[in-house]
Amino acid sequence: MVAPVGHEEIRRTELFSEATVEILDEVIAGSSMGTYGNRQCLYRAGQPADRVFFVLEGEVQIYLRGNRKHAVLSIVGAGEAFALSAVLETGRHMGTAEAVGPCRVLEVPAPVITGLIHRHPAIAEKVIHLFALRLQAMSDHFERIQLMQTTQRLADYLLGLAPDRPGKCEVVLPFEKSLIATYLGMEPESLSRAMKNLRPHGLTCVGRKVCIEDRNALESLFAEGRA
Amino acid sequence: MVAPVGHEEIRRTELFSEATVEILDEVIAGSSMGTYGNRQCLYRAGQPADRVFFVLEGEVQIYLRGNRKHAVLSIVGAGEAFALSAVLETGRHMGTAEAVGPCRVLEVPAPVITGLIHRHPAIAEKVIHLFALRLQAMSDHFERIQLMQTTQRLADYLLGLAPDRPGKCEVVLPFEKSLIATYLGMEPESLSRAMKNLRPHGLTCVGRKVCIEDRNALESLFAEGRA
DNA sequence: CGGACTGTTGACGTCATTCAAGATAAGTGG
DNA sequence: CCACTTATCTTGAATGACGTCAACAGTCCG
Repeated sequence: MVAPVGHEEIRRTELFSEATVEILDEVIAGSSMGTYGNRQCLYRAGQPADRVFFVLEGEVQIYLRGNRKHAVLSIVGAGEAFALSAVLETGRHMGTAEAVGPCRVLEVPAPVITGLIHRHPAIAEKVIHLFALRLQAMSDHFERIQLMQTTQRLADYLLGLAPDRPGKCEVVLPFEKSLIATYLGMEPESLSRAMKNLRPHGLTCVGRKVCIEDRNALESLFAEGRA
Repeated sequence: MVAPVGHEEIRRTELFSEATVEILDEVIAGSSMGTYGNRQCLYRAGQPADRVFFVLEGEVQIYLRGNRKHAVLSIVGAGEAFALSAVLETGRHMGTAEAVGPCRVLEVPAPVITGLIHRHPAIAEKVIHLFALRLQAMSDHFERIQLMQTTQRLADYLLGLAPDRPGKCEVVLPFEKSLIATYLGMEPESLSRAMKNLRPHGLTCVGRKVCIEDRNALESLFAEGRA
């Protein structure tokens, strides 16, 4: 059960970034490490949620399965936690977690986490903070998917990746396009077409490199206009 | 600033259901009451979020505005809180809150809430619990809207309203249909048609009364089938 | 050089929105 | 209480956006 992780590595997670040495020791003593390969499943919807995960390296996607589609709730990167709400609430996973490329995660059993929250107010406050952030993020995600159409969704996503200064800039897509497409609630084909629609607005895309000629040109799509 | 509310009334909210008398007094002393009429706006997206709301009577819808549509994030009923994540996180509302019919709400200023969370671990844990619930709810809502098509969405929603035993039952829609439609991410026209599509599956609707002949008949729509 | 994978493009179908009109219900004033 | 007005809901037909299917072009690796 002892995880071969150092204090510094756990400190790199949001939740434990300011934890005391005692807390870190407690986490390390009670947890285990997991390594997963690309497309490997960490858990499936409906299974009992008996531990919380912290991504140390790589990325994990959380998605819901429908009849034949699936909806990506979030793509979790290094430092972030997941499955926390399921552990604290229902005890059952509502989504499925799948590795996006090889990854390393810290797995903290439910009793350890609930103990920490209960005994350390600082941790409890961190959890609150973290949940508040996730609620905001879900809300944003929801807005994008329900209120925008495909081209606009992509533009919004790309603008989120790009630095906030005006003028030309280059962005590297963090995942393969088909994952981005699903994350944005569309088919890969639609992403492709959306990319094409943005070309007249000063966007070029070669492989995973995307070049934005001018932020404002893209942002102008949102004012009242159509793509 | 003193709210004309009794202890018992505040105890009816999720967050303060088990609060000590001291906490209740602190809340009452620091808060104010708000009464709003139908369609009245409590706050708009982008405004500073300087207080948390607790619905005592009536309902409030939280929605996001898009170019010309709007997406309902949730409909908050008596006992529930809203704007909490915005207060704790960004300090700005990301959604708009609008009364659905006349309602009474308790308005607790940000410093009061943050103070309570900071000084009372029991409150902090309640907040965590509440956020975990909301995350689950958002996830469900998301699933419905992204993964189901209109007829199925309505069926799912109605099944959620109906009691869990098999056989015939009658349900009264909690809101007007056009609000339910928006909540389910569709136009009122689509809701109407979806209702029609469910008729062959043993569903009748007169005004706001809905009669489900057999739960199983509706649930069978989800297995692999089509409406 | 082949084979598998990822991304692109076109033609077509489906589902939901949109627009317009009508029907039912609810609220208002005489 | 009834005529009248105003919401709310339903229905139909047309448009449009996205998904689906199928074929093809790059790209990555052995």
